[in-house]
Amino acid sequence: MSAPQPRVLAIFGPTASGKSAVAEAVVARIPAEIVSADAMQVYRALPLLTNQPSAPTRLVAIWPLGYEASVAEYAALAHEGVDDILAAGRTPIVVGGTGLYLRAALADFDLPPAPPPGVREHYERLYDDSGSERAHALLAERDPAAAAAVHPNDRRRVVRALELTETGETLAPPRSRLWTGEMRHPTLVFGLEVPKEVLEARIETRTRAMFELGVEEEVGKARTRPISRTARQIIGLREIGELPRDQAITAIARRTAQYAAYQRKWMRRIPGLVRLRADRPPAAVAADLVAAARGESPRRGNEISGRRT
RNA sequence: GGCGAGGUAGCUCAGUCGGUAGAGCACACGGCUGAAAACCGUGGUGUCGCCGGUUCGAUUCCGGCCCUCGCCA
Repeated sequence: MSAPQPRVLAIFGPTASGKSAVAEAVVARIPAEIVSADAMQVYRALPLLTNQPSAPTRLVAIWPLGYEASVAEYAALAHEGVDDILAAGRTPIVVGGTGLYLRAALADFDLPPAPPPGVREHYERLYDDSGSERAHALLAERDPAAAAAVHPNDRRRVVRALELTETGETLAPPRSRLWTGEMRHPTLVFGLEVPKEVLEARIETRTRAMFELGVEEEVGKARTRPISRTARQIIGLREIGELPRDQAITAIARRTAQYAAYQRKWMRRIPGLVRLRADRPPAAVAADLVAAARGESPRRGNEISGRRT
């Protein structure tokens, strides 16, 4: 009994787990192309801070810092990229640390539309002026299902749900696709696992290396131009701009480690994830990955576990 | 050595007019449908510096000691 041969491969894992290196090692073994699933590597001008890969990768550095990013826009580009690679007879490898972007690249979400101009601002004002409880009560009146799914304190989602009621959409569709295994193509998702202590040591090292390579200059230049609300979230932008060097390093390493913990949470939720131990050379991880993709069982040991999509 | 301030959660600190304590950050767990490196929810942190005294009861009051910081020698 053989599982269907996956047409698309995906690699997920926390920051510094070696996703890019493994992906590159896979490309060296099979005809493949890499597509990034990273909400911050989409920006130009900060290759060091966002740790952009050196190997050719789609959807990296595609937008200026002033551009406001969105999952839906990214998803359309990712789908196009994946289909393109498939059409050329190669294997798309979707690699990234942004869980939502990875899912968006692999599945069809049918995300509800952006709000008409001014509508979001209207409801943000309403939320701030009349208070979270009143805003939530209004939502409960217009869209009980959405209200049940959103906490009153979650300003962003209460506002989003309210603006969707304007056009008859809802934030709480009948069935969630976010956590299901439904993919656009037969896909195998790998999760790179590195022991927490090892990962944190790597993050610390990487952060220091970033400074030695000149992130401060990079950030200094970037901060003279407009930066969108979404780009502003990049870890390190504020820290480097506002703190003395040693404090910035500590703060960035801590925030990055927190982000890594958040990514682990995502990893637990991805259906059908195949776990690969990644505290070993990328080439070795890539070898196991390719073998698993071909449906071969790994040579003894439990480098690989999990089930297939 | 003298004077002053202070030692309470992993960190920074609040507090208890005497009834064994609490915020923020950190941490853990959960959620998430056009901001996701974002956003929201839940949770425990503990010889209250040490030894003794007063008291039914001391982290709180008293005495001694230890340690830290500042000023003066």
